[in-house]
Amino acid sequence: MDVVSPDLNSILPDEIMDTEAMAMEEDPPAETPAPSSHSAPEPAQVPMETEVPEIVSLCPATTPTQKTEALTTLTATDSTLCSITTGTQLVVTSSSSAGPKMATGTATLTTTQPSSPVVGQSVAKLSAPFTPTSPANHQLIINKVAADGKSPSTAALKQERQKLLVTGLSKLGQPIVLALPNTWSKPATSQGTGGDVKPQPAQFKVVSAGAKPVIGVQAVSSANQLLGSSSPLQAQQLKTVQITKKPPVSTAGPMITKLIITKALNNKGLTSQATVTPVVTGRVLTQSTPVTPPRTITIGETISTTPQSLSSSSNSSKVAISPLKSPSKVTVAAQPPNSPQKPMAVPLNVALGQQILTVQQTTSTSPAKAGSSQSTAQTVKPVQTVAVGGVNTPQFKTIIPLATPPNVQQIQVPGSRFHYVRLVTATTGNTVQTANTSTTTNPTTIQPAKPMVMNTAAVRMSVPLVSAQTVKQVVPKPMTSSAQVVSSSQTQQRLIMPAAPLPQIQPNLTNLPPGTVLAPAAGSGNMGYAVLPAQYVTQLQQSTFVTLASSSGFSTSSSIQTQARLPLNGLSPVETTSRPRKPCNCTKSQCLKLYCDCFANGEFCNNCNCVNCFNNLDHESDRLKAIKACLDRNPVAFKPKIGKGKEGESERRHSKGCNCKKSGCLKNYCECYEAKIMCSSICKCVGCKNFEESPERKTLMHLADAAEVRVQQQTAAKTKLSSQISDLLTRTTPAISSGGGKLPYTFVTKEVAEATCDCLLEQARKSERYNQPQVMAERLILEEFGHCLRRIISSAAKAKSDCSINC
DNA sequence: GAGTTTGAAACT
DNA sequence: CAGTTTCAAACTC
Repeated sequence: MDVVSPDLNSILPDEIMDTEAMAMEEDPPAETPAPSSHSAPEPAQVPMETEVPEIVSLCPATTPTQKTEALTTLTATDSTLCSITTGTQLVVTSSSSAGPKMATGTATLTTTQPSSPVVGQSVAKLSAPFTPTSPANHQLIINKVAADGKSPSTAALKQERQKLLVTGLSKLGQPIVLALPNTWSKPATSQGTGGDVKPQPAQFKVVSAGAKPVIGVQAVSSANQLLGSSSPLQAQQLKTVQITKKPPVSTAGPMITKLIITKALNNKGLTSQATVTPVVTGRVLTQSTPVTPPRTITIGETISTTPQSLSSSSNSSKVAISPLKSPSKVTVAAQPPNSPQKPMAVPLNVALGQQILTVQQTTSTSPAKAGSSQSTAQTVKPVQTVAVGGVNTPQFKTIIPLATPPNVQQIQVPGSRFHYVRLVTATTGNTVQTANTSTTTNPTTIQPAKPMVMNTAAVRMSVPLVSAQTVKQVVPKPMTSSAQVVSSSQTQQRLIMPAAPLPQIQPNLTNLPPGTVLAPAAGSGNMGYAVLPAQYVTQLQQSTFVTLASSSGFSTSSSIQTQARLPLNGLSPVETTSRPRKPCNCTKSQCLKLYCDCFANGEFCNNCNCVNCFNNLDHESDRLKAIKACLDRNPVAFKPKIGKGKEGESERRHSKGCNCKKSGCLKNYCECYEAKIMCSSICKCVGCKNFEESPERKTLMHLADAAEVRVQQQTAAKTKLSSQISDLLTRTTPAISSGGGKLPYTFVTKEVAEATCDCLLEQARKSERYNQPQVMAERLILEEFGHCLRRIISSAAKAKSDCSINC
């Protein structure tokens, strides 16, 4: 995961580099320098001022063809941008509140492979110099508009009519430099073609050298926010990703930097773009001082921004820091995607000022989650796409070319003309982000398959753009709203609630126990709804379907049907359902505290050994109160502690970190060890031995592996034996069933006996016919009987012999 | 299986 | 936020 081209790294502050290194640790493949597939020119071209220039790195390899004066550098590399379809304009506007002036610059992207509407790589160059002006608002807007659209402010389009318009300056007044990669591959197909875009994974990194720390990043979908991109085409709707840079409260100066990336799609069906709806906003975790450790940027809704996201791990106070623990390390929380696809979390590092903001992008979006109801098998494409848009504004399409191949992927749904944007933010702590979906439309039906993003322990934001055909609305309720459908992409939480506000106790809906479903509670009094653990719902679904009544008119059936088997704590649904949960033994907590694993996992106690258990439907009211109490103490109490990262368990992270003192984090007392993950910088453990290079840990791992191998071997042997026995029984069943005994006797069937008797009778008749004496007749009959027996025995022996060979 | 140890959760 | 208490699981014998 390369956020910034290696060259740029050299000019970055140490803090940034450190952070990046950290980030790379989490992403093994990223440890190598930025993918060099795209020849990346050198950093030398990036002007190094007294301060680190603001850099928006869209592609790893970039050569800012323009300008050295720029303090703000926009670097676009790689395939992500390539996803920009033909005839798109990119408008970048940077303004600073410090100055009233608005600088405008125009860059034209030229493509080497122009005409091919379908594919081909095109090289885009930034040919137009920026016109430095005084900063205004520090706002960067990258606007992509339809190819055929005419942008008043943009220069002539090239063959493919891709334009890059850059306006504005950095807060320091330096011009913005937008560097596009030499090889800017286009999407396989233009929008109109509807083909798949095959962008290479790209990373997006924004480095801001501004003196003011960045506080927030916002992704906003707003047509109004398009600056200078208004083209006649604009029947198109736009999706805008807005990154806002705000100064910390403590800092003087209202410096605000926004990065808005918008892309207008050619949607003929589009009637109006007037809709200005901030659909998704992103948060940026920032630090007040450049010296401080880098923070993680969380992209989410602005309204959902909480202090939590701003908090960083305080490692400095730790007595003992494990090797993995570095104060500057940015921990990327991982999420357990349960999609069939391999979860890929791609951290995007955005460095603003001297801070590095890490945005983790995951491709975990399952096709279904990607949102489109289109039946076509959605394939997650390795193209970084940042799409933010209202559900009701399917036409909006935003692509942020983020990307470094290994990390960033763009989600492309075949057959869908819309890009799906997934923004995942890695945070050092438990940053919890919720992305609220603000839609201007009235909710009618819930479309579970197109969840708005919901993040979990690993902050993740994914906002699939819903195609017009399939758009059903997502309830535009604020977090506090009583009625909303929240589906966490992987974390297991899906709530279905009535539109009518719940009286009295109303827990934080987004943080209820995993899989919790609100259903009409039989005995919950006026509460009206019972909080049902997903597992319980699953059980009920086996027999009696839980009635998830909703007066709101939501169509909940589909959601309900899918919610029951949501992953839990990083475990796949299969794991959660098949894994027999250990019965609890609570005695004093009434199983209504987080001490109780059942309760903590959002499950009802079942076959437990607990005493005075209230964790059941009979005490739903108490249970609901307890849930609320837990949520009051910790809003994310029921969220999975272990998030899954990109690949493998090693990528998983404990959202909170352990606090072990004596166990060395090598016993199950340690939550990290128990989860089979290594401790990270967010842990506060002392004498930690649960790190990568720990010999103790390796020893344990080897032992565990050996034990596991033995178990597997035993299991395999047992399986084989069982199979053989079963096969043998199958083979011998006919004989056994017919004869019911040892092989020779199994041949004495009724038919054989009758035949034998016939032979004996025939011999008797023959003797009678020849008037033989009775003695002789008896003798002959006995001899015939002997012959029959010999034949039977011979046949049996032969059959046994054959069986032995076959078996 | 009883007793001890441990660290998260809860509490102050 | 830090220190203490409570709690249940993990561990030991």
